[in-house]
Amino acid sequence: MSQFKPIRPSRVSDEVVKQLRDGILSGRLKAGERLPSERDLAQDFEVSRVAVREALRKLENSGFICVRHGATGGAFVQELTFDHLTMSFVDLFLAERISIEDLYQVRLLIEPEIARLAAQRITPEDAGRLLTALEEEERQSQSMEDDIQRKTTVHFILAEICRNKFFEVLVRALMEVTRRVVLAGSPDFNFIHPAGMHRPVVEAVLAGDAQGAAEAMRLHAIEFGKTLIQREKTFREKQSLSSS
Amino acid sequence: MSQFKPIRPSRVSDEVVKQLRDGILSGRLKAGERLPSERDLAQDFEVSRVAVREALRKLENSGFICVRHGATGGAFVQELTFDHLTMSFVDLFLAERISIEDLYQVRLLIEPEIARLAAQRITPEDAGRLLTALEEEERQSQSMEDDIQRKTTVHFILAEICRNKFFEVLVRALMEVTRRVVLAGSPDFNFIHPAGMHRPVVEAVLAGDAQGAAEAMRLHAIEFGKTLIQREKTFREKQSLSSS
DNA sequence: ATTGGGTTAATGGTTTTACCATTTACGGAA
DNA sequence: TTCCGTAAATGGTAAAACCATTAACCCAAT
Repeated sequence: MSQFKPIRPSRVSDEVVKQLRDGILSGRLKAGERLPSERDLAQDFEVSRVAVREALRKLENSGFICVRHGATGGAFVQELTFDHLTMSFVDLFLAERISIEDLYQVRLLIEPEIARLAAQRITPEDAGRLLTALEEEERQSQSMEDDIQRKTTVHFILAEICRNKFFEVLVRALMEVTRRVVLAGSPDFNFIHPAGMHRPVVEAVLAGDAQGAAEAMRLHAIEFGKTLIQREKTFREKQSLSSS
Repeated sequence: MSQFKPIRPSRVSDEVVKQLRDGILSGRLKAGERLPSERDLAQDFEVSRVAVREALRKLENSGFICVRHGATGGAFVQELTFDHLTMSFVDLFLAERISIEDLYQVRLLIEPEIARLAAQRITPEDAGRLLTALEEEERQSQSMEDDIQRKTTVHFILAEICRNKFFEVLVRALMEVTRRVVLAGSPDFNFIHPAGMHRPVVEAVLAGDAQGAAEAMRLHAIEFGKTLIQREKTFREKQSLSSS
């Protein structure tokens, strides 16, 4: 083993990224704050505007900032959301590094647990939101996009009731992949995921019946999961077709 | 509701990103292939080199390409790894959007399940790797970095044995956050995670005892988890200190 | 034959300058 | 008051020039 470490020449823009990122993560730059203009940043860092812009693109891509055009524009620090993690996950799915079967297995593990926790931790306020969402999803929908949106809401709310952000982000990722697969292949979403499918789960949660909620969710996950696995093949075919 | 949708002026670089990304995800651009040089890409897309470079920074940031300098350099398509998802996750933790407690709860759910599955699916070849890793981690380590590295390996291998990429990526994320917290606060990792801690788990897995493996892992996760939760406070303090 | 140095060519990295496009604010005219 | 034009700030794009890194090649000295 050599005593020396290889030297990797670094890019100026990466140093800019590093400093800005540190500032944001440390809280020195708070969400909502505006960074100096590109020209000013270039002066402060003593680099060219191009270097600053490349750095901003990276930070934008990671969800740390959003950039607006115009007189009151600039780069604004964002509260980090779960969206970018979700998108990374979708990328892995699209790149076929993760299959629906993988996803199904994980879902079968965590969703019943979420239902169980939700039943234990639900507050009256949560109960109201949950019921509203359930009623919403049982109404007639105008479009499939809309239908899917409503039927995923119950899952989101249950995850939120757990007060565990990790569960939330997992459910988001699961739902986003599911949404895409369904959207690509099903003429009638209400057929493969009929209205009312969540009712047993929600009722058990509202009743505070942890065991019952978990079991109801398990059954739901199994039922819907089987359908989804079948859809993956269709999805992959469409995927490769549309891109050739 | 208006019949029109708002128009968001788009950036040239984003269109470049889109086209290249589609090419990669569809498989038209395969891993290992080299994209045309920046100057050629600029000509092909009929945009400036700056726009191309901003696009490359984004793709680089998402893990789709890596860019090398020099005569045989250029942008090379990468096989999408779990690393970027892991980093997104670490960002969420550093931004305090996810706590160690959240993480602990999820870990307590999935790691026993991983042990269970591993016990059911293990092959002779897996058994060899697992044993080697166990022996490795029980040897004396030179540095803490090294020690942590070895003790996480068993977790990785168990996840791989499950043949479920989703579990793999979850374990990676969990371990990376754990690694950082431990690295920031513990003078002697072997004290809080003694060698041999994994032995009961590994032995149960090797014996094909699914139930026993799950239970052993549960105990391990509880024991180590408690320690880790205590360390979070120290970590957060150090974090805000080092950045002021 | 090996070593080391020099040259060349390809490519990414960086800077500078100029100009375009978008957005907001302001002020004057109808 | 409303409308419209103008100005100013800021991000977006482009072009040209040059620097830095890497690999490949040739060649002379050892």
